[in-house]
Amino acid sequence: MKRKYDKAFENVIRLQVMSILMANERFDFNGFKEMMEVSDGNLSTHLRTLEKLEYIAVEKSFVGRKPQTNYWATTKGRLAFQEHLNYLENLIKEHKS
Amino acid sequence: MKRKYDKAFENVIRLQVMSILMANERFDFNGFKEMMEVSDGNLSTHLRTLEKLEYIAVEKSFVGRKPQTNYWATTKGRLAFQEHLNYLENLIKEHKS
DNA sequence: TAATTTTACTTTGTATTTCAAAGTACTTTA
DNA sequence: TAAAGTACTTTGAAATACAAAGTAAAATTA
Repeated sequence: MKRKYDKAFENVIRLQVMSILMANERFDFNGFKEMMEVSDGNLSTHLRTLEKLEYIAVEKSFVGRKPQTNYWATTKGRLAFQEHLNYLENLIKEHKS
Repeated sequence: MKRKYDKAFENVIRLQVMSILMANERFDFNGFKEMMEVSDGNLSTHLRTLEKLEYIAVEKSFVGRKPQTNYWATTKGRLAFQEHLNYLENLIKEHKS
């Protein structure tokens, strides 16, 4: 079980985004907005940060006549997140024993 | 079991400091330095941040003829940290079930 | 014993990050 | 067709991070 602290997940928004994308195959911008208390601009920049790291991928399309931006977690992202959770899990475990 | 995400613990150094102070009644500046890979200045500022939040307290004294700065976790700090760990624990649990 | 180095930190300044407000490019409603 | 809404992106000021430089005393070396 590999453990690795990842700075990318030091922010709650990015932590939550990744958490949601682990449980949901795909999620769109508005979906995130509803799940979290976050301004549009803030959400957008954090999504872009994760995208630049290739932890998530994006697809833009139109639903009806409205734009929709969909996100999903990449394998790289899933691995990194899991390793980060392993780090945290271990840290927590130390405080239980 | 109260859960609460705390920005104060978004940084690894502060996370580790707090973790060490949960397990050890007291710890000094050099002790932290040995435990972590961190520059003196960096460590100093993070300790001060935790101090300003009243999550840790400080006592300066001399051991022999050398100055020694000792730190310990306050009740407020212990509570905040525990609640933060609870938040993380819950997040991790969601990914196991 | 004077000069140099080390110790135990703190302060400073630059770089990076954060996030709300403003902006964009439409679509929908009145 | 004007005004309001939607689905984002960009911008800029403020906060944060951290290495380098600074400080003050102690220990070592010459």
